[in-house]
Amino acid sequence: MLTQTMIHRSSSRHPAGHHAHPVPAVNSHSFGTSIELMGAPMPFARNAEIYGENEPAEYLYKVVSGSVRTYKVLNDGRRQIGAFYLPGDVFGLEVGDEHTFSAEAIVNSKVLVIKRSALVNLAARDNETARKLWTMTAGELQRVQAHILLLIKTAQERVAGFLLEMSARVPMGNEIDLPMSRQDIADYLGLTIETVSRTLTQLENTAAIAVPSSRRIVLRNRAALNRLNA
Amino acid sequence: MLTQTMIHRSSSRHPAGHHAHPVPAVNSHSFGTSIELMGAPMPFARNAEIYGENEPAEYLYKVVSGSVRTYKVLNDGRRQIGAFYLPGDVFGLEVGDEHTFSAEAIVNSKVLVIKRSALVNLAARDNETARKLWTMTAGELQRVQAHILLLIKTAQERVAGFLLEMSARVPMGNEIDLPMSRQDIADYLGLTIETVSRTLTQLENTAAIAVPSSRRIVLRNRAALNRLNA
DNA sequence: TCCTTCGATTGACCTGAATCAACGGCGCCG
DNA sequence: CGGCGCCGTTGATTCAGGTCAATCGAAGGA
Repeated sequence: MLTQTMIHRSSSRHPAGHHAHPVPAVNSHSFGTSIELMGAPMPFARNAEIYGENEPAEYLYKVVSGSVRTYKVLNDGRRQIGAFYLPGDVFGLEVGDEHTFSAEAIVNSKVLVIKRSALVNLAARDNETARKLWTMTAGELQRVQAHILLLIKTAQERVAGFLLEMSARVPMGNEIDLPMSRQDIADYLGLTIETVSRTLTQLENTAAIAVPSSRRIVLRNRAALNRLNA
Repeated sequence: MLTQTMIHRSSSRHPAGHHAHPVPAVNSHSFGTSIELMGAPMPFARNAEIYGENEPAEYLYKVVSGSVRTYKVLNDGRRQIGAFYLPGDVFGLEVGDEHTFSAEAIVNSKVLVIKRSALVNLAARDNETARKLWTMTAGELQRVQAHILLLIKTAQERVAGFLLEMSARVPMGNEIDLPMSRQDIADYLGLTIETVSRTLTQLENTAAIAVPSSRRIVLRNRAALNRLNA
């Protein structure tokens, strides 16, 4: 059926080799306040794998700059993108001990790498941290539930919903600078690149958006987009 | 696009009026061991609403007998079922203070009603409980992620996946007794009743399943179904 | 500067699932 | 026992989005 991306594994695994203990032990009294202080920022090149599905979930991650996609590849090659993560977002947090998705940098990115065991141990003592972990997982849950609602809609509705979601996450008014390709968007929305492209031109023709360059999108008529967002 | 269920609100709200404090205070030293001991079992009639979207999430729930569906209705009437809950399953657990879905009994059911505040307070002291809450939310997350993977597939794959999922959750060998209607299945899978029905007869014709009566399904060839499950 | 490459767009056509519609089976109630 | 309503199935037709294919345009390399 859907072609979507048929294996596009140009990325080398572990380009920075962070599985060889990348976290240079932070001063331990920064614990308990903000988890951001617990990790080391680490660069990942465009399309570099950050972790793979089914690998042990030793670390969790926070985007400092750039952006990240998580995805699964079905055994016939179809790819489903689970989420996009933008600066400030945390990803890779698991309760079980394996990652359920793979993660790659979409563009050259800096990512904070945080040792999970440290956090989980801390949570056992500090219920502030415990609650934070729970809240983060619950936040993920809500995003995935919203994603499901997108996937039952028409192409127009999905694309409109996607644009509104992205715009809400980047507090830059009506202008969105998309880090991801059409293929990424298609695999996120369960559509093909062609349909995404066509839908964008449709929206452009109805003056709902403008597309000055392929990665830059201007929301001209939010009301119209919201109407589509049902 | 999809018709799906266009508002079918035959259920009366709060048939048992449990919002008027249904939990008859359990002996407090049962806390800390199993949360099951914290609530009162309460009957809900077929199609009765257990809670509504956006209502305050005062309680969480555990199915004792029967089964439950959670769902959202889009403003054009399309319904998306988020999950089915069978005996033993916990539902309605929120971190925020409102329910994000509505919940109804699919058939006459008994449901344990547990006060959320009690549990959350307990979690603040007992990190065993805290971890349990986190784990339950993470379990939900995994189920929803699996649900997403279903929604990007073909009709055959969705139905096969659904049958395998149900069969895994009811440890009754190859025979499944579905509590829900074709409409429920359709709204869960993002298909129409007609397509669900047709797909089932297709699977029957290829000897993958048997359908002795409309709510009872026998898995004749799991290998074939798994192949479809991609 | 030209050539190559890769992502994006556009067009023509096809197909899987939705839509519209009729009918069948079964349980419930009078 | 008969009629009615609900649920499910089946058939005919339509259409949104997928597939296949050609072209375009911007970015990098020689």
